[in-house]
Formats: sequence, structure tokens, C-alpha cells
Amino acid sequence: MGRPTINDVATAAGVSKGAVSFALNGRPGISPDTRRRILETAEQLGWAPSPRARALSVSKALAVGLVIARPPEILRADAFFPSFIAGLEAALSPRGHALLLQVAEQADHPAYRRLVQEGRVDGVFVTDLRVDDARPALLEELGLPAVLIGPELGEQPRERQSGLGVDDAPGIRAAVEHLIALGHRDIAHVAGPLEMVHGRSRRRAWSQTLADAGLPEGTCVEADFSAESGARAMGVLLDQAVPPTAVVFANDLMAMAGLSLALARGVSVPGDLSVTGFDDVEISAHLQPSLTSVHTDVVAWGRAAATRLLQLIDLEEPTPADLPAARLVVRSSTGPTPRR
Amino acid sequence: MGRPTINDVATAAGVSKGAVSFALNGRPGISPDTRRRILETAEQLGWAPSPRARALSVSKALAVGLVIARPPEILRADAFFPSFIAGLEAALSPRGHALLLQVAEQADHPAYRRLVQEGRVDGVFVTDLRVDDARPALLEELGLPAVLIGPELGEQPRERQSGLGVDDAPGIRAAVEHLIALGHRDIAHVAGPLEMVHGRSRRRAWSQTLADAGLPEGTCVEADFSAESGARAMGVLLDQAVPPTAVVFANDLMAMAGLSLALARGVSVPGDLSVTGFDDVEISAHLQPSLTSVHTDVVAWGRAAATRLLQLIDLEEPTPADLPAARLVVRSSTGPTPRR
DNA sequence: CATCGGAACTAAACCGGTTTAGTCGGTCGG
DNA sequence: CCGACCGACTAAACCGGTTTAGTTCCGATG
Repeated sequence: MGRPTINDVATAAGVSKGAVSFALNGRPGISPDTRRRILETAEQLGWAPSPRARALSVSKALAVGLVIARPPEILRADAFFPSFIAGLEAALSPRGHALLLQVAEQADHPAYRRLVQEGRVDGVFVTDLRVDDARPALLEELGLPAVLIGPELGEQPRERQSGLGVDDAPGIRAAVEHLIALGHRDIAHVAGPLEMVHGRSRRRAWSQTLADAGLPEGTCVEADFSAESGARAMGVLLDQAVPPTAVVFANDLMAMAGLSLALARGVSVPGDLSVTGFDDVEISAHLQPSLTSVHTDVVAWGRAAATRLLQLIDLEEPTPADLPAARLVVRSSTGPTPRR
Repeated sequence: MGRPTINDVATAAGVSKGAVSFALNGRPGISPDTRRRILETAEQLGWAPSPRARALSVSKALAVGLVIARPPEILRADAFFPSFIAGLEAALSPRGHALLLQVAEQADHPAYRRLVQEGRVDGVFVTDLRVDDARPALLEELGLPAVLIGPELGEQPRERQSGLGVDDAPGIRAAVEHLIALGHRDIAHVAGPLEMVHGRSRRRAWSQTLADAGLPEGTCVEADFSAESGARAMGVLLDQAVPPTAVVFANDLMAMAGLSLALARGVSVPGDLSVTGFDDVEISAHLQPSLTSVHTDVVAWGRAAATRLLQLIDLEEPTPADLPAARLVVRSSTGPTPRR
């Protein structure tokens, strides 16, 4: 005797199972009286429709997928996914959809194919987009609704796809402008991988802001978002004949590592050098010196992404998401230009 | 014309659908010849059985659940879940099981009930166990197989449950012994919440190690694993009449924040004070000074947990998991006792 | 040579819902 | 007073697999 089924309810209420289904789904053809009686017996028996059976007959999975396409080592220190997932869940579970996770190697096409072929999901989220990423085209070909998450999504709107712009440019712009206001003229950038859209868009925002201010473009070192690479990049910058007076990092992890390297080499922060990060991870506020960073509301992104995907699946008109803007959090790793 | 079904394969191969099912599942009653032919046509048609239909008929979900019971803010900085999930996935997907995620409020019983009632999962992972956690009992009552993850699990073995001991005591022990070897005699501890099993077990390991070495128990400050609380705890310790010469933190986040607070107060690390963490998050190695910490292989835990859960579900005999031991990584936040 | 047993399949029931095609009783219009 | 129509509901098909109960055909056995 496991859980009750629709048949148990039907028998108990003295109707056919079709009637129960109608009553449950609020379809016409059932008198208010009967409907109430059915719902009551269902309640009483503690019956809830089985998503399994339902999924089979409506040919839907009632689940959406998030394919995390990063090697575990990088995943390890990631601040993005936990919050993002929390946001997704917040929007999904009230609507009866489950979140299916899959961890795959970088841009692992078979992973998506499998997800589709097995029909486990009705749609997917695509993160960590790369320049010329093949996944949007693949998903379109597979006919799987998708929400693409990232800045500067190409304009080509595909069938059943929607881009959710998490525009990080204003955050970087704010950081650069903050440094300019402090008197800095030689502002370097440590970028994420430039084949990733968020690596590239942050870099572009940095150089654009400098250009807009009439300043010469500073040095840009490409790194890979890891602490290790951040420290290496800082090493390169410090080894220059004329090191920059400020460095804008594309994320906090690199910024913290870079900042520490500078300290280790006897460079005072913010005395000799100002540093900014991006993401505003928890520890940033508690370091010595604390890190000026750009705070983004990742949970809200997740919520918005999930809402959008469900709309796509149900063929509804997508409502424009208004995401909270990224905001600069000024702390003690930035200060006035040193006198030379 | 969507994906092919078992019927298409049966027709194409000129057999009944039962035969196809038998062939696919390697059951007896099909001649090697026919079996080969069936599998070939299936291959050719690009057919894979639909988990939906299969789940319905075998009354299994072919999915397992991970309920993350932490408020999003804490989740934010978490280093554990991403890696753990990667490990889970590594063991689950080859066996055709999906990972369902649910984010719930602290020990949200309805979340588990729902998961069971809807029959979406065949088993769950339970993390962040608390002392006197009600969830194991609840899950047993619901008849849902579960793997409990954490140190010092109660001995009461429940029906269809299995504890996966991620014993963090040796790691803490190694840290304390390392400090003792450096000459420290006054070693404090900043603990996680003592109502959480991993908060408590780490604390116990610290005090036990001191006792074993014949040293008096140092001060223990209870915190909550957050950076904020780590800094506060360090403040308390430094305000003591005779501050400790070394502090063992229950995780890296608190350790980093505590260490930074000490620096901010002009305390030299490791000159005046030694500090150790736990988790060995990526940034730990790159701070200034770099953090001595205990490294654990979370991905391996995840793999082991998933393997164990699948065994539980299939009523197999659980194989003892041999998890890689935690190991101390000595860096520059620990040093000899200062001369007083 | 009739019979029994087993291997190789097929037909049909089943999982638990949704959905379509009817059935039935009553009302309304002509 | 009869037929059309409608609302309320039932019966049965269907989703795509698994599984059980037969059915056939074959060789071996007494």
C-alpha cells in the first residue's frame, strides 16, 4: 500500500478517474458541487498527482536542466553557482518544476544531447557562454528551449531561446570611474579568458570607460579567473618598467590573489596601488585591506532566468526582466593616486 | 515525428516490443542473434528508452535528491557544494540517475515530504547534519533511502540509511599537533555552530588532541562559519588578558577573516600568532600570509556518497568507502611560538 | 510415438495520469 | 411533441516503457 493513486480518489469519491483529473486541473465539465467533493476526498486521502505519470502523458518532463560546464577544479572556488541555483529554485519549485543538475566537461555537447534525447528536461540554462559558442545553435537544432545567461548576447534571436542579459559593464564602469575620480591615470585590467563572453565584456567595459574619459588604454593581462592566474598577472604588471597605479580585476578571486602578491612584494595597498574586484564574495569585506568590489545580485538573476525559461516552455510572451543593477562597493583597497 | 519509441524499434526489427525490452535489458529468453539484430536497429534508429516511461513502469524515479538546507546568504560563500555536486554527478550519470536539487530553508521537512510524495527521487543525500537532527527519523518514516554525510554519525543504523563518515577529526588533530610541535601551548579554537555535527566534531578533535598532549584546554569561541563571525571571534580572543599564541579555526572563511582582523590590529602572523583553517579553499594558498589549512577531497566524498546511495536503492550490500584522508597543508600562517 | 520441458517469442496487462469520444438526462425552440 | 443541443460525466485510448502469462516450436526422454 503505497501512496494513493487517482483511482483510489475516484473510487472514494464515486466518480471516474477522468472526472478527478478534470476537477484537479480546473477544467470545465464538472459541476462545482462534484468538483468540491472530489477535491475534498483527494485532500483527505492525501493524494497528489504523480509527476512521473503526468510527465508521461503530457509528454513533458516538468523539470529543467542546468549544465555546469566547468572542470571541477574551477568549480571548486566558485561563488556564482550556489547563489544562482538558489535563485532558480525559488522560481521553479512553486511552479512544480524540478531542477536537474549535470556537470559536464567544457561545452560537452553529448551532455545536452543526452538530456534532450532522454527527455528529462523541458528546457535548459546555458551559462559560461563563450564567444562563438556552439551551444545555442545546437539547442535550437534540438528544439530545446533555453535561456542564455551572460552579457552581450548576440542579437540573433533564435527560436525558443532567450537571452538574459546580466550586464556587468556598468559595474566595471563604476569601478573604473571610481579610480579615475581618485586621480588614477594608469589603470590596468586583469581579464578573464577573452573567449568567454563575460571575460570579454568586462574587458571592453574597462577600455571603453578609459576611452570615454579621454585616458590612454592601460595594460591588459589575460588570465583565467583563478587565484593562481590572478597572482601571476599581478606579477607581470609589477614587473613593468612603469607599473600601473590601479588594477581592475575581472573577479574577486584574482583580485585577492593579486593584491596579496603585491603585499608580498612590499607594495602597499592602497598606498602605492589600488585594486578592485568583481563579484563581492563574502570574504572580500573581511580581508586586510578589504577589497573594493562590484556586488551583483546573483540570486535575483537566477530567479529571473527561471521565470523566463518557464515562459519560454509554456510559449508565453517573455516579460522583460528587470534585474537589480550591479553596484560598486568601495572598501579600503582603493585610494588616491600615490605621488610619484 | 519526435523521437523513436520502443514500438518503432519493434516494428523495424520485426519483433514485439517485449522482445525489444528484453534485449535491451539483457534478460534471457532472446537468442543472441535476435538480440544483436534488435540492438542494431535500435542503434540505427537512434533510440534510447525514455526515462519517463521507464520510471513510470518500474515505479522508480531514476533520480536522487540533494536538499540544500541553508539560507542563500550562507550558501553564497560556500566552497563545499559545488565540488560535492561534481563528485555526485560523476558517480550518478554513468548509472543513468539524475541529480535533483532543492534548496530549502533550514531543515525544511515539507521539502523532503514533497520530494517523496511526488515520487521524484529514489533517495536523498542529507548534509549539514545537526545534533539531534530530525531528518534521519523523518526519512526512515517516509521509507526513503538516504545517505547521511558528516562526521560522528550516531550508531543507530536505520533501515535503508547509511552514514558516510567524513571524519574531519584527523585533520584538526594534525593541525593541533603541528602547532604543538612548533612550541605552542596556548591554542584556542574558533568553532562552527556546536549544534551542527561538523562544528562539534571539530571542536572535540581540538580539545581531545590537547588533552592527549597533556596540555590544558584553550579557549573555545563558538561562531557560525561565516567570515563575519570569524572576525568577531578573533576579536574576542585578542581582547583576552593573555591571548592565545595560536588559533585553530573550524573553516577557512573564518580563519581568513580572523587572520585579517589580527593583522588590522597590528598583530603579526605568524610572528605573534599562528592561525590554521579547514577546507583549503583555493584562495587560502594565495593570501598574504598564506593560510595553513586542512585539505579534504570533497569530490571524492561526493563520488562515494553517490555510489553508496545507489547501492542502498538497489538493496545491494554497501561497500565500505575508503575516502582519502584529510591532510594538513602547512603554509605561512603558522610559525614557532613567539618569545614572550 | 506420445509427452514433457525448455528456449524463444508474442500478446496483453500494467504503471498513473491526461484526453478524446461517447452516453445520458434534461431543457429549449419550433 | 419531437429533435437539437448542452452540461455533466463515464469509458476507453493513450503516453512508452516493463512484466507476466501464454503460445510455438523444438529436441530429448521413456
